[in-house]
Parts: sequence; C-alpha cells; structure tokens
Amino acid sequence: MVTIYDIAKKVGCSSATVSKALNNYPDVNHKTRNRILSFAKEMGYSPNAQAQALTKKKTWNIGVLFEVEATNKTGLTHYFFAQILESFKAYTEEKGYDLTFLSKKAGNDNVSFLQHVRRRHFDGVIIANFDYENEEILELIHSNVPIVVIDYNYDTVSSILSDNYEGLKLLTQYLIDLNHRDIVYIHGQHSYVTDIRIDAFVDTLTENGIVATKEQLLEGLYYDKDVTYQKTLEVLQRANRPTAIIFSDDYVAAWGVRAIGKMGLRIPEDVSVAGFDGLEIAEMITPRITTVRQNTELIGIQAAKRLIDIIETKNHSKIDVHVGVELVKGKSCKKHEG
Amino acid sequence: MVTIYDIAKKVGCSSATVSKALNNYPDVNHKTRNRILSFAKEMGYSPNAQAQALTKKKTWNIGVLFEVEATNKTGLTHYFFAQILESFKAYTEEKGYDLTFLSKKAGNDNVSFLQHVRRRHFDGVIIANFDYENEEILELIHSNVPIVVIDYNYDTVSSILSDNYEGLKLLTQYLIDLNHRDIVYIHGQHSYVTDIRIDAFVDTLTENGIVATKEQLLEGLYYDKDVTYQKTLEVLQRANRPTAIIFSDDYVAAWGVRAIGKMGLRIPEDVSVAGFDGLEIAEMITPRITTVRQNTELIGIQAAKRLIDIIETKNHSKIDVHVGVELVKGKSCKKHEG
DNA sequence: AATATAATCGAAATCGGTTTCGTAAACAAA
DNA sequence: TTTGTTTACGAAACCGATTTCGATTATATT
Repeated sequence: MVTIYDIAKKVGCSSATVSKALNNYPDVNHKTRNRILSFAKEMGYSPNAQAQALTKKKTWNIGVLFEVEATNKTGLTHYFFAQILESFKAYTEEKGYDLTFLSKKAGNDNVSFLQHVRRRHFDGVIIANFDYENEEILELIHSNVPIVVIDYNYDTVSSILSDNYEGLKLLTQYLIDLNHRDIVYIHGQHSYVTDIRIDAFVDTLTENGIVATKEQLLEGLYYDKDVTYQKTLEVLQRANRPTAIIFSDDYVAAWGVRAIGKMGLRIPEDVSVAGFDGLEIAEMITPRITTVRQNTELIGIQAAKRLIDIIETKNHSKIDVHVGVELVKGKSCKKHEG
Repeated sequence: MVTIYDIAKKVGCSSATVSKALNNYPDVNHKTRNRILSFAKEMGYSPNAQAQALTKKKTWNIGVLFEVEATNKTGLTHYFFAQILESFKAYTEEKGYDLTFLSKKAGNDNVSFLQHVRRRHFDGVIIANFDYENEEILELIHSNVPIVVIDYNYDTVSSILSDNYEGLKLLTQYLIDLNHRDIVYIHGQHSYVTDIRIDAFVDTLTENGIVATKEQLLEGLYYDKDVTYQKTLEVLQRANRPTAIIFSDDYVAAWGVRAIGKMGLRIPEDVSVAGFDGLEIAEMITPRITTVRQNTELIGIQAAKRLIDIIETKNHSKIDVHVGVELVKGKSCKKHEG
C-alpha cells in the first residue's frame, strides 16, 4: 500500500506538503502540486480511511440497524424495509457515506449496539424495523449519536413516518363507501404505528355513525403468515362473518387470501380484503389486493437527508417528517349488497 | 471518548501496560490487570476501531457488492439475493465481521470499487448479483483482495453456486414425465449460470429423444416483469402453442401467470408453468408455482465460510462450492393429454 | 537598498492504539 | 553472596494520515 510518505520521497518533499496538495491547501506551489498529484495517480495512491478518520473526526460511515425480532421476516428479506433501505442507501452513497450494519459482535468480543457505534465511530445511525423498546436501542437513543428512526416516535429523536392515520382512514372510508359496516381489522402487534392506525380505523367508523365493537379489532403479527392464517380462520368461522377484512400488511393479506380461499369463500364476492404498505405482492396475487401505498422511496430519502443534516450541522433537534400515503385500489373489494 | 491514555493516568501505569492488559498479554500482573479492566469498564472505554485497524492490519470489515444493472430489481429488494445476503450476514456477524456496502463514492470523491476497498481496507469482499463482466469488477477480481463470488465463475476466484444443471434437469424431466414435449424455456439474459441451465434443458430433452428446436428457447431478462410479459404473450400467440413454459425465475413466472390469465388460458389445464429459485412468491400466488428451490441459506453460509477462510488463512486458492437444489412441486403443472 | 508582504514549505505534534526490546526488581539456585 | 531466571513494566517506534506554526525565500513597496 502506497502512503503519502512514499509519494513525498519520490517527489522530494515532506509528507505535509503531499497531504496539503491532496487536500487542496492554498499554500502549495502549482508545480509541486501537479508533481504530487501525478505521482499519486501513477503510484496508485489511496488514502487510508482509518488514518483519516483518526485525525479528522469523521468516518463517512453510517450504522444501519435493520432487524426484527418479533416477526419471521428479518431485516433484509422484509419487503417493506428492504425498499426503504435501498432508497436510503442510494441517497447516502451519493453523499459519500458508506453503510455498515450494526451487530452485537465486534471482532472477538460481544458488544452492545452503542459500544459498537463507539468503536467504529459511525457518524450516525439509522434505525428501522426494530424492537423499539429494546433496552440496547434505548441506550443508543439516549446517547449523543446522530440518529434517525423510521416508523417509531421517541421523545428526542428525529423520525420519519408515513401518515398512518390518513392511510387507515382512507382505507376504512373506502370500505364504508362500498357499503361495508362489519369490517374487521386484523392489525399488527401494538406499537406506535399500530395504535395510530387503530385510532384512525375506529375514528372513521365513528365519524360514519358506526359503533365499533371489540370484535372488529383482532391483534395479529406483522409479516407473520401463520398467526394471520389462524386469525383469519377465526374471523371467518364467526356466526356473523364480517363483510370485509383489513390486514396488517400486504404480505399477510396475501396469505389471508389463501385462508379465505381454503374456506371456500370468494374474494371480493363473499368478503372484501385490504392490505397495507403497497408491496408488489399485492399486485401479483389474484385478485389484486387493495392497499395503502407507503412511499418507501421518499421515506428512505427523507431519512437520509435528515440524518446527514444532523451529522453535518450537529443540530440534533427533533424534526419529524411525515410522508404521504396513497390508496391503491385492487380487485379485492366490492360493494356490499346488504 | 475515553482512551487507553486516560485509563493509564487513572491507574498510574503506561499506555503500553493498559493495551497489554486489554489484550491478555502474559506480562501483566494480576492486580494491575484487574485494576485496568475495572477502570476500563467503569470509565466506559471502547477501543477505537480505526486506531486498531491502523496497527494490526485488520479491519474486521467485509465489503458487500450486491447490485444489479440489467434488471429492475436492485440489490436489496431482489428477493433471491436478499435472502442470500441475510444468511451471509448472520454468519459473518457471528464471526465478528461487519458488513459494509461498496459504493463508487467515498467522502467527496468518486472512486472505483477497488479504490474503495483500498481506502477502507476491507478484509474481504463478497460479490453477487452483479454485472459480472463490468470492468471495475474485473479489476477487483484480478486484485489481491480476498473475494468470494456468488452465481458466477471466474478463473481464479472462489465461487458459490447452486447446482443449476441439476436444477433445470429436474424441472425439465418433471415436465417430460408429465408428457410434455413442447416446452418453452424463457431464460434470463446470457451468463455463466444461464448457459448452464440452457445446456441442462437441451440435454434433458435430447436424452429423452426430443429434438430441441430454436423456438423452445427465448431470451428474457431475470426479474424483469415487462420483458417477460411480452415474451410470454409472444409465445402464447404462436400457431402451435407450447404445453409448458419454464420461466427464468419465480418472480417473472408470477407475472407470466398473469399474462397467461389475460389471454384467457388456464393454468395448468391449458398450459403448465414452472419457475426457478424457490421464492416465497411461488407459494403465494394461485396456483402455486412449481419451481426449483435454491438453498439461499446454505449459499450465504458457504460464501461466508469460504471468505472468512481466505481472510484468516491467506490461502486464496480457488475453491468452488456447489449447493444442492430441490424440485418443489406446486399446482402449476399438469399431465399433458395429447 | 531597506523593509514589508506574500508565497512555499517542513518539523513536529496529534489522533488512539500495538508491539518490540531493554531494564529493574523479585525470586530461585549455586 | 553471587549468579541466573522470572516477572512486570515502560520508553519509544510505528501505523498513515492532518494541521499548526515557524522559517525561508521570493516579490512588492518605499
């Protein structure tokens, strides 16, 4: 590996001058600079990121915490979060930052997430899709590390969220407009986002003069096909079967569709179905599932922008970004004739 | 940030002794070691990864090159490769390595992939899902960086591959056993893997006394629904429509299913359909698509093992790992009555 | 010609560790 | 007591950069 000392020797100057030439300092003569630059190129010089990080206090490295404990879909194979990360990655890379996954091992020893951040000196951290009340996450949240969170809301940390209230309101109103009264919402496990969605669901029913009952809310698990399958069967076997089901997300909705089919019921003739997220899967299965599209690209970009802003301005103040959602009508909902 | 110098001052010894204590050197007194360790803990010491990387010549960091140019499914949202990366990640993290995406930007300047590796001093690099003949990739391949490649085969680099020949042979034979003769294979763009699959397809036909014609092979694009949609329509509109279609992968197969439905044809009554990869999507759509499952988990693990082995033994010799595949029968293929 | 100013450059400290090698003290063997 | 071994520790060099500050030289000003 060629260093600035190697270049200095070739050029016949000091390493300080080489460094200055490479960093566009004004106090380097034109000729000297050119000699240095051409030698650097010729010798295949690459600055050592570790050495640079040691002096400048910047690693150009962002830590990524994309995991899941509660569901069977982990970080990268989680369709929704993978899209967000993809978009986040594109933006941060364009700005020169590298993305590194945060883990609980560093070399030979076990570390907490915060310790991992301290070791690697990440400039910032993006958190998504996590067990948000996990102790180690809270430790990170309460540290002085620049952080942006997706899909959750902490007191002091900037977050990026879809307008979940609007999303579930759109969906519910759509079904009500299709004359559905008996709508069941198999929602995901309780969380900041889930509770907002439930509120929107209940509020919208109420606004339309429908009294929401306990039976209309069923707790499932995001991205867990087995639990959803069970809950779906449970709902379908009720004496008074609902005319419409809203699933926690498109992934489980797709499996719900199968459960409904197994029961010999047709979609949307016998029961209307809706999902959430706007995954491609919703389009791929038959019938196409009506859903609420979350703008994953924008979420990723906004998260990246906010994080880089915190990093570069050192202004940690909490700024929340809300990203708009969109109702995507498939073929899974039909006017209820009652 | 607390350093070994801070600890040394508190303990009343030199930084050298602190370093030794923390690294289990034998020439440190029990008492001293304990004092140092407890102070380190109390003060919340975390070693500086950059400083360590500078002296030891090891970063505990692996570069990840998971991109795609040819298709519309990029790195992380590519269902198949996301699974592999997930498994690769789990294994490498367990071994203490962090994963960082390789990009073409580093801080403020544009760099080649190799330059990026040289800057960050990655211990090794994993390449998958790439435009494998890309010049910058070749530059990396021909460097002295520890590398493992997935789904491709270079002269000098270790690679992990599914047994693609076996896969397409299983699939083709299965269809032939179902009495299909006129099978069309809409394969992906040409590549090392594609060509092996095509060979298996043609060989299997031949072994069964079927003369393969040019019409039976159609070039599509992996994970590209539009191209596949077009190709599928093209095939279905032929005077002598094939009785079975093998798609390049499950993702496009799912869209092929839709195209077939649009034409008013039934699966599997009018035409049998098969995919490749063994994605969950194949299970989710109706009818379930017959496919060949690639063992993504094992591929990821094998890749991780091989790469870490190269890193830790410095033995770069090319070792190829072949991972077995499995025919997964869905509901999309039916005995042809002819 | 004397002085002021600007243009170049490098020595040295620093970032936070690791590791070699020399040495002093403690102990054992003679 | 002398010699020989361990044991325990630290000074200093090093990894590959950045950056301050002082010094030298060249140029401009009077």
